[in-house]
Parts: sequence; structure tokens; C-alpha cells
Amino acid sequence: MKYKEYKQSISQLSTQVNQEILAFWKANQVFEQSVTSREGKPTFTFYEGPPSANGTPGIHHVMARTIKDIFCRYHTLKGKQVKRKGGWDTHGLPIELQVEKELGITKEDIGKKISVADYNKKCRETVMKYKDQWDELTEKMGYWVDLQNPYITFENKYIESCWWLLQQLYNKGLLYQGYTIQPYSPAAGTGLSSHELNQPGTYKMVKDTTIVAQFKIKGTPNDYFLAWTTTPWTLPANTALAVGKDIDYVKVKTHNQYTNQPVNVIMAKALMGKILGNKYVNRNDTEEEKFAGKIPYVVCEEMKGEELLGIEYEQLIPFAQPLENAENAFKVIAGDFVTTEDGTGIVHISPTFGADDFRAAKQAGVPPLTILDEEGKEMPLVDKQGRFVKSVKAQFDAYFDNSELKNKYIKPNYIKPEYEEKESAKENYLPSDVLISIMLKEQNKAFKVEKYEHTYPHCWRTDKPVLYYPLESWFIRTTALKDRLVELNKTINWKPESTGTGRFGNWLENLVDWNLSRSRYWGTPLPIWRTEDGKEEVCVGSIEELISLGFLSKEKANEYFDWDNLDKSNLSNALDIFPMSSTGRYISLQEIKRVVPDLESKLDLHKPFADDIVLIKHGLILNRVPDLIDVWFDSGAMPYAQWHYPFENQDIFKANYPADYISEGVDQTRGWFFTLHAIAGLVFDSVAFKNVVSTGLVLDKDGEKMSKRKGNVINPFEAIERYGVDAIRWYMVENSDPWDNLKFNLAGVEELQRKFFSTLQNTYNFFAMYANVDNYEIDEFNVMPYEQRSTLDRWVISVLQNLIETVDKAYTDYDVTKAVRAIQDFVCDQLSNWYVRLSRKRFWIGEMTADKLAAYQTLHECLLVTAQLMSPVAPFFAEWLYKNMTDNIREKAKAKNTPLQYDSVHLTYFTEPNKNLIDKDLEQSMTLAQSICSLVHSIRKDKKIKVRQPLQKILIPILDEATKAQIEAVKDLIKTEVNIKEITYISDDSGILTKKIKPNFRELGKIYGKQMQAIAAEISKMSQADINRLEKEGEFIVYLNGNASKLTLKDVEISSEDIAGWSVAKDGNVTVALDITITDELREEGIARDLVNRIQNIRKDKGLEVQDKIKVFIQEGDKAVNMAIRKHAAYISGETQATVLELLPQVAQGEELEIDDWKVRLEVAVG
RNA sequence: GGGCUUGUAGCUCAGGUGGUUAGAGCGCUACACUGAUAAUGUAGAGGUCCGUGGUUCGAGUCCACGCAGGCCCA
Repeated sequence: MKYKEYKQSISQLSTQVNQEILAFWKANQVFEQSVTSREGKPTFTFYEGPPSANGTPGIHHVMARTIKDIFCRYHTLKGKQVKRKGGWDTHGLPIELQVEKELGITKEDIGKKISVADYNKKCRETVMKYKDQWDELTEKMGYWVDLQNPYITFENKYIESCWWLLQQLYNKGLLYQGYTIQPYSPAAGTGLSSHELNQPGTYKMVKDTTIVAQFKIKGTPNDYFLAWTTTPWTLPANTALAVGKDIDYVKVKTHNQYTNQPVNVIMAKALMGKILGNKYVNRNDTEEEKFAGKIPYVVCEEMKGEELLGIEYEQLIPFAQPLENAENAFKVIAGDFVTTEDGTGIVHISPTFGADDFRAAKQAGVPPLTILDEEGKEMPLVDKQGRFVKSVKAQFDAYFDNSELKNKYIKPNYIKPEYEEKESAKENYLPSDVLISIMLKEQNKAFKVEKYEHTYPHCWRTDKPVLYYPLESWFIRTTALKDRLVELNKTINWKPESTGTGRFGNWLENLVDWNLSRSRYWGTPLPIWRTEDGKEEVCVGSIEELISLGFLSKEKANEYFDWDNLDKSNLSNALDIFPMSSTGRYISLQEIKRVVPDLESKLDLHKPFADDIVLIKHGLILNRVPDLIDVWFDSGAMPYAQWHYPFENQDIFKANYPADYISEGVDQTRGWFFTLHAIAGLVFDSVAFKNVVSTGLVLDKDGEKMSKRKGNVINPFEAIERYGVDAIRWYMVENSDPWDNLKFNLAGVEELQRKFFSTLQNTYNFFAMYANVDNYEIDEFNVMPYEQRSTLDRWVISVLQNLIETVDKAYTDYDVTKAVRAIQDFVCDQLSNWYVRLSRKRFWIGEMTADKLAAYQTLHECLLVTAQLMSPVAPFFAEWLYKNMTDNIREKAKAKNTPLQYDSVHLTYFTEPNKNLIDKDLEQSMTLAQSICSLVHSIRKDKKIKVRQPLQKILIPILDEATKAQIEAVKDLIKTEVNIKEITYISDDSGILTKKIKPNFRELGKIYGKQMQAIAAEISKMSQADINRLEKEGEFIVYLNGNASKLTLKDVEISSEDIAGWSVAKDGNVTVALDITITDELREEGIARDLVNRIQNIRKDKGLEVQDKIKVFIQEGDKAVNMAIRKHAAYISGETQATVLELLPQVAQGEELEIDDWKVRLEVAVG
């Protein structure tokens, strides 16, 4: 058997194909070949966004990796060399958390219950926990990526490249130390990550003293801004007030409720009711302090927030002055975060204690309120223990004339246990918020003080409220090159475009400096060493540099290298040990290297080693800044670090930079996409990638996010096992564009399997079965010229060329959905349901003829091209199809160096469409044929005449000659398909056509515009005679409001509607009439065909093979039946491969058949 | 709260530059066909094109404002 036949179900086949092809790829190293065979060809560079192997892969990873895989395979087909280095993302918080969970510890325990070294060792082990599962998925889903030599972000070489990049940034002045306002726990003495803040139970209801403070406008007797705060202790640090530009504000004339002084206060109009409450009464006369027990007020002015901008006010609590730019402080600025939800619509800004505040102040050039500590370092008014600094404390003490400040800690919660007893024991203890309230009330600066219940984040460790506090942080000055980054982004092809212009573009437009610092343990250390005062600072850019500059204390040298016991005979003298009388003895890494030659490989650049190294400069000790860097920097550095650039592989790097293509989830826009872009732009003034597909989410079938809790997670391994990878991959890209969210429904996969893959299987089986019977084998050097092939062949070949073009373009444009839909439509509708169906007879009957040969060659070509076109998406099934179609001639092809010489479809070169074979006219003909057949079927069904009953003719009205010619070209196909004898055409002079006229709105609209309705009405009134005259003369006059308007043919659409006295069906502008008269002759023919059908069924029931011969004996019966058999004996025997067909008076054996209204007894014998 | 995105038949999706009767597949109902047969054909039922307003002779399509879902950011 030359072509293997596959009779199993499609699901069995899919599983089998997966296994066999995978084994084939492995045994023949097909992936490796697909890269090596393109050596020296242009490269198509793909960057793999590294997954983290500390979690298990999910179905969404199948989606993401399918998209990645498709375009790499496609460009391989196009002859490019596509290297794809795999990678692993190995640093970061999720890994730390997992380790902590496994060990049952918290961050607090690190350095106590477990050493940093052991902790990081554990992280290193955990990182690859599920690597096996990932590798298995990669292989099973047919994702081709180099897993043999992946980049791993925790390796020294990788870190070294990161350091080099950081040094580049540092040297350009783009890496600097600054501050960010972060959640900080004074009780624990540590910053909190947003993740820690998102722990359940962190947000608690608390009751705080809140103040609506009065900020006096400069140069006015008693005009005030009102601003509300839930953290009164931040008021001494106030340097600005923020308003919303578009918010409406009012100035209200009234009295202060605590001092009774007349005041004019400004607040948001929308919040006036809430602020004044029922203590106030609206009255024109506000001279009196009280009216009916309430305070009278009146609105005296209204304004927009915009008008308030820049107005200066007097400092509320002048206990300290800004260190710099004091002239820019104490004025009104704009804040996009200002709302009229609560408060006053005017927000008190203390840049040192609020993230929004910090940002808004910075934008407006407003300075923070800071002081210099004893060492001359700038710090906010509150220290890290949560206490006011001495100078502020002294001012409070002075105001309250009290030697021991009652509000030393800004929140009572922060009082350390050892003080608690002492301080709270005092009867007159009051929280600072209360003290400030008292002070402001007395000074006519508090409009309203009240308790307010709200949620506030608490430290999960100490259970005490967090403080938003400025912490030291290292930044990359991305803002310095913002415009360039924006410009570079415009050269990137984003799919979809909106992600690039919208989400990413806006992000770039509103860029802030990249905060690089992370206070963690497992990650790339920031390679900056500095003296305590920050005066000396070194950014290290390589391991070599580290060794040349670094020192280890003697203790550490012993710990890491067993220094005391090493053979140090090579060392010249003790000068190599740097003596520091006060701090101990340090040994330079250079010296250690002399004794430990493979030092580099023994280093671990992670903590704690990196922290244990000191640099010595001008006799000063430089310690490493303890921060780690954002893991996103790791992944953004992969174009360089994956090749250990610039320390190694400079040539490979240059040939593969920037990437032609990357793809990740749209949620990576501000993650990986950004970090790639930022590093490339800042360090190399380049883009990192030219094309990017951002993929959407994979949701469950109801559009819900998949989660373990909901139990709607789809296990990728099970799904693959059950449906095969190809159906899943195909489904994922066919169902919706990759960038839209996908509602993943296994029922849809199943449907696709039935619909598409099963059809393909059947089509192949059909080919294989007959090819084997006829001993057909493709011969690449002896194919029938296309012009000699049948209409049907030329048509399908033409359609195939269109398909190649469409698919090629779609893949080029990263529109994979378009590509697969086109392939699917071709296979199901054009190839299987039209070409094969109409060609069945050609394969079935008789000897090998030229026509039959053409049919084989045509079908072979279609299936082969289909295999190639679909191979990027369904790599297994495509391979299976390709091999089945070509394995039998491989040796010949290799010998002769033909396109089919490749063992795998994935090693072939993309078929070029042959435009000469595209015949648009023929395609239109076939479209007509398809629609005419469909219409005839529809009439037959309506009249209950089965297709097996031949009918005499159909009538097709023809309004132009071109259409007639097109139908003529396919008339035989139509006749066979719908079982009629002849087609006749009628033209409009036959007098039996009823025509319909319709305005061509598109044309008429241009001319008549508003008169459209009227003219449409006129056209609908036209009679048959009018239509005929328009057609004949090419114009027709209608009257609109008495004005003559000339209609021409292009202003209308004319179609034939009906044919008097016929059974008619109509679709678009095709109309068909069917002659439903059944003459005796036709009936006899119908009987013959019925008989053929029944005999075929009997053959099949008996399990006969296609080529088996039979003898048929029929018992005489109904006259018409007898006549039919006699007349059509040759036809019947031919169709059923009967060597004998006899009509006998009596047939004892056999069976009695009932067909319609007649019966027949017959026997079918083998032989 | 902001940016982006989606909303068309029970389900999954098509519907260049506005053109009057909005389509396909699946599912459902009925009928037919049968050497590809767990396939196929024909017909039917099924629509507030998310809503409101606007531009226009004409809006699923363009504009504005909303509503609902999703992602990211605050």
C-alpha cells in the first residue's frame, strides 16, 4: 500500500499523530535541522520572554506559546534562520514567597531562623521546581524553542551583563539615587511591598481624628482655603494645596465655630452641604454669630479650580521651612487625584508623606518640607520610628508650655512597649492628632474637627498602621529620554495597533523614572558601592572589575574560601592584606584569585556574598547599597544577557538585535515590553523589537477568569491528551484574534476536530483509497499541464493560488486568525464539499485516464499545499499529512533534488503562488454554479423531487452575455450535480421575465441627496415597460416635483424576479427555473439510478471492496421497472461493477426492495 | 478615578471608505441524500446590532454621553 489509510476516529488519530510525529521529530532532530538548514540565510530573530518555572504551566501558556511558535515556523518556511533561545525567569518575589511558604517562615525570620545564604540557596533550588512539567508541555505542544541552552537569569554571566547595562546607564548619568514615598512600618522598621499591603486583613477600620483646616490666603483679612485630612500629624509638613481644575468651588461667608470669628472659606461646591452640615443655616445676613442656634452662612462667590491655581497662602504650622525653593511653597496646585467624593475638594499636600502628594508637588515644582539632621542629612519632619524630629517637638513643647511632649510619637500605636507604661500612664496623655487639633482650634485655623471611621492599611507583621514615608531608592532616569522612547515606539509594529499607540504610547507619554530598588533577598544585586555619606561611589560593571576593586574581611575570606588553610606560598607578602586598624583586616579579591585560580566560578554574585564584599577607595570603605534591582530589569536585559553580551558572543548578538518579533500577554505592556524598550532606548538608542503581538487572556467558556477557586481551570496536559495539540492550537487562533480575550470552550475544540481535522482526514483517506486502487503515485517531473486539466481542476487550482497569497500575506502581517480561517474555508467548503464531491465519479470509474490522472494530481497538490500552509499552526497534523502524501517518493525526490526532498514539512520552503493560474472568470463561473445548484436543490426539495430523479431542464434568465458565458463554462458540472439534462437561457425579449428594479442608493445619493426618498419612490413605481425602456435606451426620465430628472442604468439595479408558469428560486441576482415534468423516460432513468443506489448499498453491506465484481439477478415485476432495467442495463452494471445483470422470471435468493411506490426482488452475488 | 479594550442570533464570530432585506458556523426543528457516511444537502425558527442623543436623504458602521464585562495603572 503506497498511501496509508486511516480509518480510526479523528480523536484516536490525533493522539496517534501527536505521538508518532513527536518521535519522528526527536529521532531526526527536525527542530535542530530547521535552524541549521538555514545557516547563512537572513535571520528572523525571536526573543523568548522567559517564564518562571516555579509555578505549573496552564492552558494560557499553550495559547501564548502557540502564537510565538507560529510565526517562527512561518519564517522558517520562508527561508529565514530562526534561532530561538529558551530562557527562565528565576528571580523575584513569587519565588521568595514560595520558599517562605515551604519553610514555614516569614521575611522577618530571614537572617534569624535561616541565614541569607541558606535562604537564597533554597530559592535557587525552588526556581526550577516545575521545570520538568514545563519541558514536557513545551515538547508535547510542539513549541519549538532551544531548551538545551537556555538563558537563566540567576547565573553569574546573566547578572554580569545586567551589571554592565547598569554601569552604562550610570555612566550616562541615568542611574541615580532618590526618594519614593512607600508604605513603611515604623514598628517593624521596614518598607512594605504592595504585595504585602495586599495581604488579606491589612486594611482595617480605624477611628481617626480628622481636621478641616483653614489655610489663610495671603493678603486677605480673613479668606481661607478649607482642606481636610485624616492624618493631622502631616499638617506641619504641608507645602501646597491641590484642587481639581474642572471642579466648581464656592467662597462662603460665615463664622468659625470655635472662635466665632468671621471667615470666608473656599471649598468645593458639591461638598458644601456635607461640610457645613446642620450646624449652619443659609442667611443673607451673616453679621450675627448665631441665628436660631445655628451659624449663618452665605455663598458670596463661585469659581473653577483653574482660577485658584497659583494663589499663595500662609503656612499653617510654621515650625519648619523648606530647605530649598521655599518661594515655590504654600500655593495652590493642580492634582488629577482630587475628587468631590469626600473632604473639601481641596487636598492638603505634604510631599514627604504621600505618594500622590510627592508626585503632584514634584510636577508643580513645590518643595517638600524637610530638615537637616545632626549629620547634615536631609530628612522629613518625622523619623523612622514614627516620632517628630527634635526641632518640631521643641516647638510643640513650647506651644503647650509642657516640657515633656505628649505626642512624641505621631500615632499612639507606635509607642514602644518600654515607653508605653511611662507615657500613657500620664493622665494628660494625648495623641499628636488631638494636640494639633487643639492648637489649630485655638489659632482660628481649624474649621471643623471630628472623628472619622475609615479603612487604613496596617503592617501585617506588627498589626500597626503603616506610615507613608520617603525611602531611599535608585532610579533609572527614563524621563530624560522620554521623547526618544516615544519616537522609537512609533517605528514598532504593534498587533493590535491600539496597544502600541494607546496603552503603551500613553504610558510612555506619562513616563516617570523607573524605580529600580527592591528590598529583597533573591535577585540581582544593585552593583553600587558607596561610603556612608555617599561622597564616594562606584558602579561596578563586570566581575573582572569587582575582583580588581573588591575586598573581603578576613572572617568572610575564611568563610567563603577557607583562607587561613589555603596554600599561600604564591603570595608575595602580607601587604596584600589591606590593614585597617579600626575595622579589621581585608583581603583583596585579586590576592584571593592568585590562590584560588577558578575564583570566578566560585563566586555567587547574589546576597550575601555581594554584600560581604567591600570596595576601598582613597582609604575609605565602600559598602554595597543593599538593594536588589527590579526583576523586570532582568527580563528587559535578555537581548544582551542571554548571550552574555558584551563579554561574549558579540557577533551573535549583533546578528540578532533587535528582535524581529516578540509576543507576550497584553498585561506585559508595562512589564516586559516596557523594560525591553527602555533598556534598548537608553543604552543602545534602538528599539529592542520590531514587531510585537500582545495576546489577550484565556478565560473559561463563560468569560470568567480561570482560577483554582472556581474550579474552571483547564489542565493543558489533559486537554492535549484528549483532543490532540493541533486542534487546541488551531482553535485558539481560529476562534478570535489573539489579542482579544479567548473564551476557551472544549466543546469548540471538539467541534473543530470534527469539522476541520476530520474533513481533512476524510479527504486524505478518499485520495489514498483510490490512489492505492489505481496504483497512483505522484511524479514531480511528469504532471499534466494545467491548461489541459478539467474546468473543475483549473478552478480549484486557481482558488488554491488565491489561498496561498491570502495566507502568506496574513502570516506576514501577523494576522494568524485570518490565515487559519482562510485555510479552513478552503478545506471544508471548496476542496471537500465541492471539488471532491463533484469529482467522485472521476475517481470511481474504470481505468486510469488522463482526466483521472489530472484529478489525482490536482487533489494531491491541494492537500500538499494545505499541509504546508497549516503547518505553522497545526505542526503535527500538517506533518502527518505531508509525510503521508510524499514519503513514498522521498528517495526519488532527494536524488533529483526536488521540492519534496525534505523529510519534514517544516523543512520545506513556502510555496510561491502562481498568479498565471488564477482565473477570476472561472472562479466567478464556479460561484455561479454553486449558487445555481443550491437553487435547484431548493426547488427540488420544495416540490419533493429527489435528486436521483433526473429532470429535463432548467431555465436561467440572462441579462448579459458575460454571465451566460460564465455559466456555459460550468454547465456540465451543474447538470451532473443537480441531475438535469439541459440548461436553457432566456433573455428579456422572451417576454416571460418579470423584472425588478431597485435604486442604487450609493450612486443616487451623490446626486440627489435630500431628494433620495422621493426618487426612490418614483423608481419603485416604474412598470415593466418602463424598465425595458430604460434598459433599451439607457436612460429614463422621472419627474420630481415637476422637474425632469434623467435616470441612467448605473443609477439602478435590475434583476429578474420571476418567470411566469415556472418553479423559480432566486439568490441575489441569480434566478433559476426548473422544469418539473417527469416523463416516462425520465422516470425509467430515475428507477435505474435508484437501483444502482440500492445495489451499491448491498455491496457495502456485504463488505465488498471497491474493486470487487458482482453478479446481479433481478426478478421481473412492475412494467416500468422492467423497462427501466432493460434500457439502462449497461449503466447499472457499469456503476455497480456487475459482470452480469439479468432479468429473470424468478429469483429465489436475494431480497425484496421497496423503493418509493414500487418493489423489486433481486440477488447480488459475488464474482 | 485614569488609559486601553470588548459588546451583532441560544453559543463562537464576520460585517473596506455610511447605502436601505445584517451574514457564517455550531446548536435547535423538519425533510432529503448516501461507495468520503459519527460526513453531506435543503428549508425553517431565532436579532432592541448594549443604551440614549446627535450628524446625514440614509447609521451596525461616524460623533458625544452613558451602561456592562475585561486588562493595566492609581
